[in-house]
Amino acid sequence: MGEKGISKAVIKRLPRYYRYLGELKDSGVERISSGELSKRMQVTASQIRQDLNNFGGFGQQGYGYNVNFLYEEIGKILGLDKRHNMIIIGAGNLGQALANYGNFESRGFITKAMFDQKKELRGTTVRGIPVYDISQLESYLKENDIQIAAMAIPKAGAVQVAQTLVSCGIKAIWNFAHTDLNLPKDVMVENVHLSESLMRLSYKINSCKLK
Amino acid sequence: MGEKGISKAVIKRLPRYYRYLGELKDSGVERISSGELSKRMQVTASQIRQDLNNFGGFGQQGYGYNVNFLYEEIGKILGLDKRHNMIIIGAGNLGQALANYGNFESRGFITKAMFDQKKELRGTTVRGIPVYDISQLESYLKENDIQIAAMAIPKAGAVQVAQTLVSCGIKAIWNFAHTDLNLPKDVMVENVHLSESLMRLSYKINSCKLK
DNA sequence: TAGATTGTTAATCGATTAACAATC
DNA sequence: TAGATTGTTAATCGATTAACAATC
Repeated sequence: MGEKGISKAVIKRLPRYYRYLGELKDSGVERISSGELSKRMQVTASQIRQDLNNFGGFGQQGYGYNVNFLYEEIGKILGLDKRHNMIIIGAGNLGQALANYGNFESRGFITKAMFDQKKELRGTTVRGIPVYDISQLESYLKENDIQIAAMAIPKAGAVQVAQTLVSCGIKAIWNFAHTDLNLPKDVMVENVHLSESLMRLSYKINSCKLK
Repeated sequence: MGEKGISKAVIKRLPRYYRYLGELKDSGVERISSGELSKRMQVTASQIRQDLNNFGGFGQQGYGYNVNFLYEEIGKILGLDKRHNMIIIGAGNLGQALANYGNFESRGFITKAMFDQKKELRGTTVRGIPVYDISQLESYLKENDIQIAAMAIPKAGAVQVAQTLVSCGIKAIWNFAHTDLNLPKDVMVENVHLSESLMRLSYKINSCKLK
């Protein structure tokens, strides 16, 4: 498996391919051509073939792609064949929303614990997941094998928490705090900046009216 | 204000500029050069100047950019000088998280109502925002001036709710459901697909290990 | 005036699309 | 074999970076 130098644009599209293939699979479709998939996904067939060929020849001339096989392969590329243990920092609404989202688990992302600074949340559970005090974060990480930390906390404490996570060996952070985390480059960060997303929608509304 | 044909890449970066300028403003910085900003934001100075010049000459040779002025101007480009009334479909954890997020209000996004299909939520409020039954959606939209609908519901009902929204004249949808909404192109959609974001993080973890 | 820094053009780089030979 | 559709190269398009004249 020697994929290297795959462009960000391609990676960004992979989960969407995965979603469409999953739906095709569920509706019993066995094979699909890049042309047919391109119609459904509203991208060019050329792009689909180019994207997939970054990782190997998954198709067959004259036939197309086997839906099940391609679904599994993209899953492997995305690392969904592996189990990932996750913790969530922040047990507010957003943290709870993430904890309650069962779909993650079916893709191998298992939420093992949550952390919050509010003393009154200590000892509670969300969908069976225990909520600990934030002061226990370091000792918890030392005793448990966690790969991913989701940060669903306000920006004020985010940079410091991120540093703690990194010092405890966490290599992947899913960041919902409205700030950039400048971390060592061996630490993977995926940002979800909701306010920026809302602003982009606002821009679209605004620029559309001008036409 | 004749901005047209602005590339998506530029628009995607605008909210980040806005965030950095807001922080500079709050910390009392009055002027900044593209070079200095480039260091802080980890992008090239060239890109900053190119991006800003899509909208007009906001800077001054030999001086740089006035932080306050630039902040205001980008705010106008993003439509943050206007008020946007918003509703949230789905009063689960995610819907509540959005409703509780006060920052949106300070940027002009006012959540006026929430809707859910669970009868027991009817009549409750979230941060003072009333939760109505989903059956009241159409009549509510006829009687109130709403610009944005956030959809924080599972994918099952999403396409149908989106159609209702559009038929009631909604032109901007902030979509958290894990599905694509194929709507008329005068309807603006901003997607937040959390599971795809998590998969990208997983990809990064996975591909990093291979090196 | 001298120094700094923009606005803008030109050069480079990367990503998308088109085309078609290979092949199932 | 004929038809279909991939894998892959070449052409196009767009976005980023570099360079520098304009100018504050």
